[in-house]
Amino acid sequence: MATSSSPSSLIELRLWRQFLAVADALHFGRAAQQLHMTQPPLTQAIAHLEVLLDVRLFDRTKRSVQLTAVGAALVPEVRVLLGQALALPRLARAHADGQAGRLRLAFVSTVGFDLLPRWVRAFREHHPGVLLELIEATGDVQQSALERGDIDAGFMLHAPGVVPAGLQRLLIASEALVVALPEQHPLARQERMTLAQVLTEPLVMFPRRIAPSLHDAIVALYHAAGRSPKVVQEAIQMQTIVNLVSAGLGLAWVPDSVRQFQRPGVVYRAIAADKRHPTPACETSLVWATPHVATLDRFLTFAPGAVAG
Amino acid sequence: MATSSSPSSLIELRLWRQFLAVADALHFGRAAQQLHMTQPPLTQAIAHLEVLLDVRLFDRTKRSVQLTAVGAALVPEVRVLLGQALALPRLARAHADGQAGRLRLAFVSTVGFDLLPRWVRAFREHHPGVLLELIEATGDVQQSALERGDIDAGFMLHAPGVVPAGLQRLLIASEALVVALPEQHPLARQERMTLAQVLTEPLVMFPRRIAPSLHDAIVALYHAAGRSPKVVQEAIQMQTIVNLVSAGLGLAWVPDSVRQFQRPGVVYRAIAADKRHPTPACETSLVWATPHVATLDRFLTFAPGAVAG
DNA sequence: TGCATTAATATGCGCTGCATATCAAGGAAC
DNA sequence: GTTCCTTGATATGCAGCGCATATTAATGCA
Repeated sequence: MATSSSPSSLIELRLWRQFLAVADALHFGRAAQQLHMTQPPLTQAIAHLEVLLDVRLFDRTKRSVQLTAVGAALVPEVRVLLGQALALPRLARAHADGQAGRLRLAFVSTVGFDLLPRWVRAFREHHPGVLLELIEATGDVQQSALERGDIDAGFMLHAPGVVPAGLQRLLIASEALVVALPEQHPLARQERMTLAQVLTEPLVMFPRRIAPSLHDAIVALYHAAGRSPKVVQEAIQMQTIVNLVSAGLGLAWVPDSVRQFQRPGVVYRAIAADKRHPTPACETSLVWATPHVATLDRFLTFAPGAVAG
Repeated sequence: MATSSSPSSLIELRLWRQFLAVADALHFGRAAQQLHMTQPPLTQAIAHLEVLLDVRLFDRTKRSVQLTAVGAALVPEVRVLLGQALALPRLARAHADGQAGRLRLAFVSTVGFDLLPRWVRAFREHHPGVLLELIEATGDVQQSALERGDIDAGFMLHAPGVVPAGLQRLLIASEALVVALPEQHPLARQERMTLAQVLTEPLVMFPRRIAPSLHDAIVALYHAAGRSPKVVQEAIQMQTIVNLVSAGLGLAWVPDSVRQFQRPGVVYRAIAADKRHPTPACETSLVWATPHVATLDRFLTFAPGAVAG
């Protein structure tokens, strides 16, 4: 009679919940009360469950109810099942709210030293349910990763006001570009210098793909003066670039914040702005594709004094 | 609008199963087909689920279906939930059939050496889902444990044909009682001896509570001959009794199978039956209260050549 | 021997989950 | 650009089922 349960065989949670209520109360009337229903349909429901399982779950005399051995064995299993079922809607909400889930963030080495660690620490503390993956990557890699959906957002350097097409961003920092000079360099003796003095010097620079818009902006500086940058060495990381300057290979344009990087043999000099040439500058932004994951929204609320872009 | 879900908040498995089907097929029509239903109610069911959760689970254009980030995050959790729900009926059946559950067996030391280990090994091999608890206990302890429901069955010694009141049993072995003698004892020189020769000798014996009916049967032997047993020492375990015999304290009545226990300084002698006195004997039975757990039925099918009692 | 308690049975109703029928929008082929 | 097919959404009606109300039967207690 119970051999036809092969197609369904999946017993609804309602029945299991009713089973647990009776198992807890060992009294159909009180169990029904706790379930906000009346006793007769509960009696029928348990009987139905017993038919589905082809197992007696309760020994009932007309006066009392006792769990059978099988029923007692099922109680803890059913409790687990119901617990998980109750957790699912909460889990869904947590994901929707960005309180749970994954956030894959890429970053260029420049932000990795100060800004990112503090931000990440605060975020982790408030959102322990979010799995935060941090990947160091250059600007070009970040951009294609964003397009493929391999990362959720990336910290990158770019020229002022330049937003990669189709992407949203939050402006994190806007700073001047300064010149890093070997200590021994003649220009290093001056506190202030003009753009024209710098443009003829040999240059240590990052490859264009690392931060295309910033690279283009710097090259444009030279072209506007009828010159071309004399790149004697390329390097990807800012730290490496500064080291190469220290070795005397040439000077380099670096974001103002790189000054924190005191390295023996290197001095930093700001370039005086004049009427034709404003001070060269760069921006750091957190960039993401649209639509974006909910965890990113939570992360954005932790932005330390960021300028909305 | 979805704030009123606090009382229910329990989402039925049917909805989760439909969710999984759509998540797997990414196609409402085919998912419905797999669920043996039509597409329109499935569309409504998913929409209903999204309202209950207050979360979008699928991005549906008019032509295609994609999981949202939240939906994708839920898929593995839902799979676990449904897996457990499907396992529950099987688990119930396994318990009902005695393929899963617990079996608490007590045993007297006599059966612990040969019969029980082989039986248990075979049972464990065929029923890995059953948790087998073995407890060594004397007959009196077993009987009260059976009455309290602390054990499911017990191996015990008793006089032939004596079934403890209200208990069922399976006769495992029926054997003669033989006399264990110190090697130096005058009687040890005879191969055969009569009951009368034995009854006056000092006796090493187990306390009555260990196996009341067997104790009583032995005492009755003496009383029938107008004598009383001269118990010089009591001991609980057969092994100890034999050791005490070896030490020369007296002789002892032991089951025939104890002969396996070859110990230096001890010889075993059968008692010749005569018309008035049949050969004294004892039985080993597996005894249980009724009703009993299903795992015991499985265990009984492994009885090696047992005589049904 | 009542009386209270409690599980089981009988019966009817309303909700909901499903099927059938249909629509609308987006791609693909020509 | 037009046509046709695919596919998800909407409309509507029905049937089964889960629940409530009413009642019964059996058990323990005073």
